[in-house]
Amino acid sequence: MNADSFQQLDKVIHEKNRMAIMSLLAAIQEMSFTDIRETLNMTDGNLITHIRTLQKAGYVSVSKTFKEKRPLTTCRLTTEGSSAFSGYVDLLEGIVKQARKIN
Amino acid sequence: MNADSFQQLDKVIHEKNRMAIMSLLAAIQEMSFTDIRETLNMTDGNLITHIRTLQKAGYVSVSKTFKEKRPLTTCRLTTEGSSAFSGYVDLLEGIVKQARKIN
DNA sequence: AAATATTACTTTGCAATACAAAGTAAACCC
DNA sequence: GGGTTTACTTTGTATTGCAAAGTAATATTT
Repeated sequence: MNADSFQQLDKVIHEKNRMAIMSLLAAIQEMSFTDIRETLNMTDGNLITHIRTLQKAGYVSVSKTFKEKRPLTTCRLTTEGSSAFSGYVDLLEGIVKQARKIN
Repeated sequence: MNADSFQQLDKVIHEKNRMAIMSLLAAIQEMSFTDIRETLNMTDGNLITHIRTLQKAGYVSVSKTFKEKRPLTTCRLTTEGSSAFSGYVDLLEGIVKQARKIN
């Protein structure tokens, strides 16, 4: 077992809600603030803080526009976010495989 | 993508250090406090708090004995901890597979 | 044998974070 | 034009991850 692979897990991605956000955005390119909130059943305040964390890490870009005269905040993965996520998933896969070897 | 599977991830296990501890104990039945500390390069204070969290959750049992006149704290997974861990790994596997489907 | 160091933890204090409740601002409805 | 809804943002708080300092027993050095 490689103990170091756990420490290598990206702290920004390794949080349930942010993992979910990253997975969503990896799957569908871009998504609005409200759609993410509905899809993941998150509160507004919680979501915005996670989005900002991902933004600060450079993993998600946020654009603010208007749709039918209402504000529309759209999120998408950056190139960096995309590769960080796939690196994270690689590590997870290794951890799962390791765990499967046992019993 | 199933958004709910992220929320289902066991909060107690879903922390890097505790994931590592659980993986270790799943692999080798039992391990001493100091061996876990060395293997995972953790500080004493950090390790004890994580062990206690796992203990409170009922996932790890701790026994205190003496070896060569020195205290020896030994940790092992409980049955509950073992099944919680495998449930957690199942979820992770699903998440990884999902992420792999994309690109 | 007194002083110092080491081992094996435990306790304490702090900084960071997750979260929801309350707040804001614009648009829509009656 | 007062109240409601939508789409966020700000603020307050409780929790948690972490290391530094503390404790207590044994071992070593002088």
